[in-house]
Amino acid sequence: MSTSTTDEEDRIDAVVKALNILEALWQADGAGVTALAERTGLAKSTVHAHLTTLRSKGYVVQEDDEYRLSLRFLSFGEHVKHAEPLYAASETPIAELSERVGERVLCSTHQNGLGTVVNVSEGTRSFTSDIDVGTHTYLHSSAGGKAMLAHFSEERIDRIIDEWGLPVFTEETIGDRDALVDELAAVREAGVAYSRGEYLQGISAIAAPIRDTDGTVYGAVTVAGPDHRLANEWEDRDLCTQLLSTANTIEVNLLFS
Amino acid sequence: MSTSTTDEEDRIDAVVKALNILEALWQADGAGVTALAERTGLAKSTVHAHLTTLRSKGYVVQEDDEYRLSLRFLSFGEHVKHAEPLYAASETPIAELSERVGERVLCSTHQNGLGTVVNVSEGTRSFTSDIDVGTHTYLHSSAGGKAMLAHFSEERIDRIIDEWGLPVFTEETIGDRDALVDELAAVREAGVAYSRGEYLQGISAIAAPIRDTDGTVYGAVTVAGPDHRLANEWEDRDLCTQLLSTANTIEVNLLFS
DNA sequence: ATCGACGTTCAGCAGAGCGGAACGATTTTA
DNA sequence: TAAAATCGTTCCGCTCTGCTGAACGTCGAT
Repeated sequence: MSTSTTDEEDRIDAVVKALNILEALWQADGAGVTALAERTGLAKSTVHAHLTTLRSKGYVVQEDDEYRLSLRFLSFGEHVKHAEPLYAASETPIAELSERVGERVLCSTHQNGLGTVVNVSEGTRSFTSDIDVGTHTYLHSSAGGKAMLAHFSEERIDRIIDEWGLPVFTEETIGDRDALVDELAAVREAGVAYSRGEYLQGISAIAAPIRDTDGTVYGAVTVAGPDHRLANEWEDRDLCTQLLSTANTIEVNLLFS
Repeated sequence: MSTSTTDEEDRIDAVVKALNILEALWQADGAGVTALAERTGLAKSTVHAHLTTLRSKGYVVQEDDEYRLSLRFLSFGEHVKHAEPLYAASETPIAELSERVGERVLCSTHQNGLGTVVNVSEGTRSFTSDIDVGTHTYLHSSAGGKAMLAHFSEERIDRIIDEWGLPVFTEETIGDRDALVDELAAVREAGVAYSRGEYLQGISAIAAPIRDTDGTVYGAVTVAGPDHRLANEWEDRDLCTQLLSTANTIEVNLLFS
């Protein structure tokens, strides 16, 4: 996932630099001053000053000759997770769905034109993947993202495309604006969105939007699994029905929170 | 929990200010510019500039006339959680223990002289509390913290007391250095640490340290519950045995990770 | 219609943050 | 064993950036 917006409205340089260092530290899973300086394009002394600051505030720890993100981020992470209504509302429903269909079920939402996975329930047949709670995704290249996008206004979709573009990940990824608009119309028609390897080769998914009565889009539920299993099953009306039922349950849960 | 160290080695002002704003935003669970300016003691325009920066980098979102932490922190949170070996190593053992004893079981570790809850497993009789994954705790005022402290060197204990002090939360909290040293000797003797309402009134806990063969302290397992249940049970050798067995299982798991 | 509270914008000055070079300490190569 | 490379850290001066206080525009409440 891209680590910085294309927006040049960044105002405070020092803060942007500190955040870039944190992001680099996150991607590298711990690193030394020199490595971070290369990765961020800053002078070693600058990186050092930032790391000292971050360490004294407890956001970074220094051990085994490298700096790492500290457990303080755990507080923030848990905080935003529980502050997100979808988290509690989806917990039980997606657990039931994943048990029933045996595949991995995800619940995601959107923020700043990107998707974020809020909750995951593993199925008995779950595959390994790097998609987990907290993972950011582009909205155009995943089933859940398309399920959400389909119910946005056209201007909003344009703004998102302007900001994030339509990066292509596999041969199946929709990289063209007009093709995407057509696809979204089909999604609205069908009520669910499909992805056959549009983000990860060999992985298919079906997703349903989670919406309010007034049309506000809160998120999406996604069932994901290997092509060969899901591609056969999604002809199956039953999977769609269960998926929509789960989405509806979450919608109802959201009303009482 | 205190939001800033007593250490005055902070180097980059702008970053410190940005972090203070994030912390204020976290504590307030979303707030406006004016409220944040009051809380942090900065000028409104300064807060605004920082929020603009943080928003453009995607760390903060603006909705319903207030700013909130964004879901980006979810990535960081999950990252540090999975990077912490204790998380995976404790998952199964504490689930089994909480099922057996019916109380809440926590696994915590230490960083910068503070404790952090890494994993929690609810028991059937779990009480509600504000202690959750990611919660920071002082080491002197909790069972888990004392279990860890007891196996630190005396100089290290002194350094921690110097940095964080011995704040008193209830009538039972140990606020005196010498009393703490005596207590820690008793903990070493017993192999487990007790807390009877030393942090939260009415809540007792028993904890065992998680250590390496060379004595390195990785963390602690804690069983927590209401006074009236645990106070009776901890005479019971059986609870201690199960606790120590769980701690040992985690220690073994750590060796194979 | 008036007032108050809020988020936002503006401009100028003080001082803070940045980079380049140098320093010790440690490890790797010859 | 000595030399050379690499790393983290420190220092210093210059430029430019971040900070503040005041002013502006907008919304809601009175």
